[in-house]
Amino acid sequence: MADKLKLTLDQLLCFSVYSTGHAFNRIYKPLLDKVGLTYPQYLVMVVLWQEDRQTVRGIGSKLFLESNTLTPLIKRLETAGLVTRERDRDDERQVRVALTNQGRSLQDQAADVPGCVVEACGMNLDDLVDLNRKLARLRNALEQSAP
Amino acid sequence: MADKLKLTLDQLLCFSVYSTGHAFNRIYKPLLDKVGLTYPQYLVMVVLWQEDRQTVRGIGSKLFLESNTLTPLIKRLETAGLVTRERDRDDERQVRVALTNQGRSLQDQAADVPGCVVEACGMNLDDLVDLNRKLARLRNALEQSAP
DNA sequence: ATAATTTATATCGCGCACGATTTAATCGCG
DNA sequence: CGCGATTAAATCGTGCGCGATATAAATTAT
Repeated sequence: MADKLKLTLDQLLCFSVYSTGHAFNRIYKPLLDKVGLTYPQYLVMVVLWQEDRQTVRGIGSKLFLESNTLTPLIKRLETAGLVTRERDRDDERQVRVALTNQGRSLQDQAADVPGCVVEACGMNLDDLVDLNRKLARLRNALEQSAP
Repeated sequence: MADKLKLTLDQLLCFSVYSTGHAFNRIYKPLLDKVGLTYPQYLVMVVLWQEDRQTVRGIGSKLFLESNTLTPLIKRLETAGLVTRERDRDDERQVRVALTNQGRSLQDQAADVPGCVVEACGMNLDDLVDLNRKLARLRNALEQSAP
């Protein structure tokens, strides 16, 4: 009977995750504005900097996103001259995304971004790494649980 | 020189937060579909269940959102018959959002949602509470850091 | 009291997320 | 080999987030 009265925002882990995500976005915004990227676009670039010439599906599997989100986003990166998109010769269903020279050189221009963000977190590195690992575990459990 | 090679997605705390947020959304979706709410709409309802007749600004300060996001969202809740919106008599700038009977009764229909989500997390309650507290602290630090 | 400033909401445009559907290429099975 | 099933992208519609701007009410300063 008193159960329903106990539901507050602060108790919801999902809300902490949700609101922290927005807070990160607000930190990233001015940093990424300088290189002309949105946060999701930055993530795609990070994935490509890590390994060039990936398929849309491959990029999506790392970001937990699908082509309905990625196709328009990557087209914007293409328009910005950061990547190229071309059908895979061996499997014409797939589109391979490759960095341009401009896309590669952007990595240097954005090199200080992660450090700025870490600083804004105001935590020591060990706690940060620990939190990161716990969240990744939680995400995997939730993805597992979703059908 | 080897620094740039070390930037991987897994190391980015922001990405763990970002992807965990999406994962939560995927868990919530089928649960909230049953009561006809989106996740942000659910959060507004939680805030109103906690305290009825709040202003848009008041709701926003709890959710870290502003009127540009909330006004259309709350209008949808109004269209759904869950809340009413009316100008405050004492300060006509403010809009006060109040639950309808239908909006109040929705709390019972959604009463099992938090429990289902906690279960999907696959963590014991202590760890969950601890993670929640750490994230809230991080969010507050980030909000502090953003000008 | 009137003007300048601040505050609360609303509006608009853009870029995600994502469910649903479409199209085209590949695979698998008889 | 051929044909149904699967797979990869793309497209479309809806609802956030949010920067920028607008409008109107209240507050402050002069």
